Amino acid sequence: MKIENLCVRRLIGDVAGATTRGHKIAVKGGYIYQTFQGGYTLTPLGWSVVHKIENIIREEMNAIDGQEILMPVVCTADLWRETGRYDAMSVIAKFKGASGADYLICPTHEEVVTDYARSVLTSYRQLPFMLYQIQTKFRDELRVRAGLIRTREFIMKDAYSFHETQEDLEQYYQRCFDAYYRIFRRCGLKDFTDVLSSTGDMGGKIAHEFQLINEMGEDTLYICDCGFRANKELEDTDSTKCPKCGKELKKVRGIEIGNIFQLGKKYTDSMHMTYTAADGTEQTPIMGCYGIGVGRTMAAIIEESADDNGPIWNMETAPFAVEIIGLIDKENKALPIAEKIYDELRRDGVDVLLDNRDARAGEKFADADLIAAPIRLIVSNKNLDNDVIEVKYRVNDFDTSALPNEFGIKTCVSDVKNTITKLLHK
RNA sequence: CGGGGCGUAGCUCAGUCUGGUAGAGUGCUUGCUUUGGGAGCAAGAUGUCGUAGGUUCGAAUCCUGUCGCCCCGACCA
Repeated sequence: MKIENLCVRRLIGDVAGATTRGHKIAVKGGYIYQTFQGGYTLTPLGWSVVHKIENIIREEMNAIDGQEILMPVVCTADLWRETGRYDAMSVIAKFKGASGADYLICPTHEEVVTDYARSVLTSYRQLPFMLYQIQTKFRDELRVRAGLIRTREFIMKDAYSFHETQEDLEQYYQRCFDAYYRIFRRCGLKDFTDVLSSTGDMGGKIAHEFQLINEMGEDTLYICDCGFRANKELEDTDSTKCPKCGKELKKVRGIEIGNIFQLGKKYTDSMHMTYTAADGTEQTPIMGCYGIGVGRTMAAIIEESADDNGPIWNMETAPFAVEIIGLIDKENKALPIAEKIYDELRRDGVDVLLDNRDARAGEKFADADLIAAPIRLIVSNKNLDNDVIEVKYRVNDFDTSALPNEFGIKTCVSDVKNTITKLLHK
């Protein structure tokens, strides 16, 4: 992609209406565009990051035997009346179809997935299994906040597992728990943790949230040295003492990026999902569900990892792996070489952005900081005289001190590819 | 849904109190100079002042309705 053709508007100066650092940067860098209150368009840049986060999630969900599906965004009310949530859940957006049918935009998919799973399940031999999707949800929240931190429409990875026994659910719950740590680490998040949480509208007994510890967060967390960690929602007492060890609890703010629930039989019971067990009796499976806010995860990354000039991605999440900046010179030496390296990298399938604009260096550097490709190649007259391409790194959570700060002109393409590999395997 | 605030050029805003027919900065276009952290000079384009109605000789400005957006609260991933 050439930067002039990248359909993204970056802003200079203040962003009206944005209050948190992450929100300002996301708008200033042109990652998100507000279409309406609580609804954002993900720009080519923002969508690229989201897509990369989604792929990390896919890999880790598949690694714990998840099976990806796609369910409808909209649903008729009948399924939701089976569980009683059509009338019980406050955030559901409802509408009437042309025929007068009651529809809703799904705020979550327990009913829909259970309907599918019950159509498949007949025998205990099929258990356990986990189904997941990455899809848009809509919750008609009373209030939105801070860009992608709290929206009405949002992309969520939602996963649902079905089990014969509570022990099997607990074992799988732990696998998913561990997968979440891998996902968030790969996304470049650093200061995150799990906390006990309330089960809210989902039901069930045990639930954990994954929270990025951050001042901008909406949630208050209680944390104790003994390992006890809980959302204030759950442990909402006047006491500031740890219920486990009695010591004083620490209070921090968090951004909720994921949550997992041991649902039990709330949905499988009310929706009459059954199978024949080994002993020939009819049984109801036990269910778990596992969510990640995908857009919110992007927002959380920016909130945590950014400097005054823009976001700092890692190689797994950056919208471009490489940005090539060609600097203007009188003899027009640098630009053609920048373009040539660009063509070669592109031919090799590298995610690369070229900035050969007729613009000053400062403007190009400032834009590069906002786009934040981990590898920045600077092609200039000055460097070409030494037969080198200058390299700058902008990487979250990676010590680049051992990496070269220049590549040879002849070896540039393979040097770039080697460096990408290094940045991916830290 | 309660409380507060705001809608004027692509963006950030002034002008509204005290009515007289549209501004600044920045961005954009063209030319020349410049070119390693958002350059300089010159010329140029850009608005039904959110919207509907009312008052008035005359409304961005006053009045009423309505829509949208921001912040705080309650609700929630």
